[in-house]
Amino acid sequence: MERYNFKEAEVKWQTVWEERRCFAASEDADRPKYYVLEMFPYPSGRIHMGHVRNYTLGDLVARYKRARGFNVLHPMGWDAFGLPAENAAKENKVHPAAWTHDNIDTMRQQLKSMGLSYDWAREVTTCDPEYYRHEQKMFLDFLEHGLAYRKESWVNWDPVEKTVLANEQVIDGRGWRSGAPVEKRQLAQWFLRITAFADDLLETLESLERWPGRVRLMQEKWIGRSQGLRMFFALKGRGDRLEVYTTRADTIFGATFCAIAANHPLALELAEGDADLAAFVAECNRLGTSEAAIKTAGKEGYDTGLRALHPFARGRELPVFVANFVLMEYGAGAIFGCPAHDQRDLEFARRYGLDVVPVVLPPDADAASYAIGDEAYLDDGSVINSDFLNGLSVEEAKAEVAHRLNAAGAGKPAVIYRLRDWGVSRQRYWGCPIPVVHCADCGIVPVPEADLPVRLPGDADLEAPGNPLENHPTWAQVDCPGCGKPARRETDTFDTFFESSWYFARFCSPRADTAFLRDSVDYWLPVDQYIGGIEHAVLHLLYSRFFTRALKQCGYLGIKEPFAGLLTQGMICHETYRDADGGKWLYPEDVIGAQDGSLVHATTGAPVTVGRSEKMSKSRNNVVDPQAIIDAYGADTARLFMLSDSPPDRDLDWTDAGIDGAWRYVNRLWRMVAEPKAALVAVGSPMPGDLSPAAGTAHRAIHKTIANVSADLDKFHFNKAVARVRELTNLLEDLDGAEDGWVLREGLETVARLIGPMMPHLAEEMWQRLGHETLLAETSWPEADESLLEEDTVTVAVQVNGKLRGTVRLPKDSDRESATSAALDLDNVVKAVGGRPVRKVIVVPNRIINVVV
RNA sequence: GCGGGCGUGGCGGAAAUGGUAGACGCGCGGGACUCAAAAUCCCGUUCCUUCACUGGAGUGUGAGUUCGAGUCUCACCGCCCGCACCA
Repeated sequence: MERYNFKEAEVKWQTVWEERRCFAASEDADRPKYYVLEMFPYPSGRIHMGHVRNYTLGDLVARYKRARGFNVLHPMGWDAFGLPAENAAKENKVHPAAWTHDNIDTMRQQLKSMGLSYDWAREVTTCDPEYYRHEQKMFLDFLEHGLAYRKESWVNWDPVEKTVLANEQVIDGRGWRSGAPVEKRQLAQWFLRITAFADDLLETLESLERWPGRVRLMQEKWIGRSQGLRMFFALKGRGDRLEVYTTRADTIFGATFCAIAANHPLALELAEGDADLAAFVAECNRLGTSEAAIKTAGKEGYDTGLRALHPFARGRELPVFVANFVLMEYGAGAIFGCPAHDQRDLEFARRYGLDVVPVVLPPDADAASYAIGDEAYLDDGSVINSDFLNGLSVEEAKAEVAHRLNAAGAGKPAVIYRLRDWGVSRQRYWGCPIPVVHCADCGIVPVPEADLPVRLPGDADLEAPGNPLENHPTWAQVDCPGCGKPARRETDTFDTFFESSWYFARFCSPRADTAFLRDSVDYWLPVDQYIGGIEHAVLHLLYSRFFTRALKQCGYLGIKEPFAGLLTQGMICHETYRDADGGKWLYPEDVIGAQDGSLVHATTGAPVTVGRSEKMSKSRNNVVDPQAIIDAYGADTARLFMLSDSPPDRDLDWTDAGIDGAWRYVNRLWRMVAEPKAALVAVGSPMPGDLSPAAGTAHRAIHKTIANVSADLDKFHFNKAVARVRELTNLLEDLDGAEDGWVLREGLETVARLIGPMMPHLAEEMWQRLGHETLLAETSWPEADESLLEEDTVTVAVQVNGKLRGTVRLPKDSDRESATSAALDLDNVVKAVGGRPVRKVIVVPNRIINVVV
C-alpha cells in the first residue's frame, strides 16, 4: 500500500504557493479586507510549540477568510530587541546582532516549513534601523505633544555588575548572576503619559466586543479607576501636613494609625536623624521593585514617633508608621489605617498592638457586642462610633466626610488610577536608542529629524560591567544640536514593548519611508483578528492601545483601537518525568515504556516517576521540539494536533499518542482519495436525478457538515470543526456502492475544502488527485444547501419527574397535545407514572417533554 | 498579598438561550486480515448492578433556586496565569 509522502508534498505545495504569490496582499477597495495577525515572536533561537500553536491558529483564520472572499493581510516579523541577546553576548561572546539574525534565519526557515500563508514580502525586523528610526521620530512627536516626559524613578541596582536588573533577574532579593543583594536606586528616566488616556482606555474597553471578557476585566482592574478623597492630616509639632488618599473616608473615626511608604519624602527626611529608621528603609528597599515581592512580604512597620492629628476627634493622635506594604507609586504614598475595615490594616494593627475600632455595623449585628475577629468587615452597614456620622450608610458617610473636609480645606475629592505612566528607559545595549542629547547649557535637546536614525554602535563592550552605551568611548560624544557645544547622547534605550506597540501598523506599508502610509493604515487597520498568548493580556495589549491613541493625537492615523478582535490561546503542557530516587527532571526522549507498562529510563532502565502535565519549560525538561515532530510526521500532522481536542483558549496537553492519532488521520484521508472505495464520477459531473438512500443521507450529511464547520470556524471552535470533519469522514467510508460515486466525490471534495485551512498541503494534494487543475488555496469555501439542513422529524426526550424514561420520534413542530399523548403512550412512561395522577406536562417543542406526577 | 481564570469517563474534550451528559479523538478490551508482525479494518468501552432487559449513581466538595442544573446563586477545595525592567 502506498503511503502519503508528506516530505515531497509539503515542499511541492509550498513552492507552488510561493511561485504563484498566493498570499501577497495588496489594497483593493472592491473587496472587504481582513487583517489577521499573530503576535510576532522574539527570535530566541528555534521555534517552540507555543509558536506552532499560535501560528497554526492564525493561518487557519487567514486561509478560511481568504476562501470566504476576503482580501486578507497576514504578515510576519521579528520582535528582535531584548535582553536574551545581551545574555547570549555575555555567555557565548557573540554579538547581539549576529545572534539575533542567525536566530531569525533559523526560525524563518522553520516557519516556512509549516506552510503558513504569510506575505513574506512584508517581513519586518525591529532591530533594523529601517524599523526603529520611525519610533525615534514618534518619540520626538510624543515629546512635542507632551506625551513623553522625564522623572525620577526606582530601579533594581546590582552593585557588582553595576547594572539595572529586570524583576526576573532579581531572585530572593539578589542579582541572578552576581548573587549580590539588590539595592533600589533612583534614576531619571523617560515616561510616556499613558495616564492621560486612562479614562478613554477604560471606557472603550466596553466596545471591544470581540475581546475575551476576562482580558477586558483584567485591563479594567489594571487601570483601576477609583473615586476617593485626598485628605491632609496635621502633624503634631510640625508645620507641614501629611497627605493621604482613601476610598473609605466613611471609616475615618476607625482610624488608629497612619502609614507612609518607605521611600516617602517624609520617611527619607526622618531617616536622616534616625539610624534605626534608615536601616528599616534600607531593609524595605532590599525587596526590589516588584509589586508581588513587596506585597507578599510579611507586614512590617516602624513607628516614626510622629503623631498625626485626627481631623474630627479633637485630641486623638495617630502614630505615623513607615510600612513596607504602602506603595509610593499609588495615591499619595500614604494612608490612614482603619484596621476594622481593611484586611491589610487589620494584620498590621494586630502585629503592632494598635486599636481596632469597628465603625461600620453589619446589618444583622448587635451594636453593643459587635467586635472584629480575624477578618476585617468590608461590606455596607450603618456607621457607629463615629460622632456626627452615626446612623448613616457607608455612602452617606463618605459624602459627609468629603463635604466637611472640603469645607475645612483639609481634603478634596479625587479620582485616581492604579495605572502608572509607562517607564520606557532601559539601561541596556540591545534596544532602540532614545533620540535626545543632554547639553550642559540647553538641557535636553531632541535629535533633529534629519539626523535620525540614531544608530547603535557595532563595537560596544558587552562584557564590562555597566551600561555598554554609557561605557562606549566615543558613541555618546556629540555636538549639541542647539548650541553646537560638546554634549552627550542619551545612553538609555527603549523598553522593547515600544517596538511591539506599533508593528501592526508598520505591516500595512513595511517599506514606506515614513512609519506607515496613511492610505495603507486607513485601509488595513484595525487588525480584525489578533491572536496570541494570554500572558500579554495587560501590558502589551494596553501599551498598544495607548500607543495607537498617542499616534492618533500626533496625526499618524485615525483610529484609536488597534485590535478589533482578540483570541488568547492557552499554553502547551507536557507530562513531566523525574528520577524515582533523585528527583532529577528527565527529558521525554529518555523515557520509554517497559514491558510491564511502567516507564523507565531508556539507557539505564531505572524506574521513572511520572509527574502531572505542566507548561513546557526548559527548567522542567519537558519541552518537545516542534522541528522533530515536523520532520517525523510533517507540518499538517502537527497542525492538526494543535487544532484537535483542545479549544484554542485552553491549555493543550502534548501527548505522543495524540500526534500518532493525527498522523493516522492524515494517512486515512490520503488513502480515501488515492484509493477510493467506489469509482468516482468525472470532475464537474451533474448530480444524478435520484440518489440511493445511503447516498441521499450522505448528501445531507455533507451539507450539514459544511454548515456546522463554517459556524464552528466563525466561533473559533476549531476542535469541534475537526470533530465534525472526522464524523463526515467516518460516514463517507461506509459508502461503497457503485451508485454512490457522485456523492463520494462530493464528500471527498468537501472534506478537502474544509480541511484546507487546517492541513493545507494535504488538502492541495487531495484536490489535485481528485482531478482538479486549480489550486485549493485559490478555491472558494463550499456553500451549504439550506434546503438539506432541516429535518422533518425530531427525537424528543421524555422525562417523568425530571428523569429520562424514553424518547419519541415526532414530526417537527408537533403541537402540544399530540406530543403529550405520544409521550404518555410510551411503555416506560406508563410504568414510571405507575397510575399516579399527572399533575402537569411541560412541553418544550422539539426538545423535551416532562411529565410531572 | 492583589487581580483574572479553570475544574465533565482511564485521558484530551462535546453538550446555543437551563431541556436526552459524554459528540469526536486517545487509550483499553475483543475480533478480522497475516506463517508472524507492522499497518489497516470491524465491534465494544462513564461507574455500580444484571447473562440480558432493567434499575441506580454521576459533571471538584457542600448547600440553594427550578418541573428540570455541567450550565444560575452562595460557601468551600484544588490548580493555573498576571503584577508594571522576560517577551
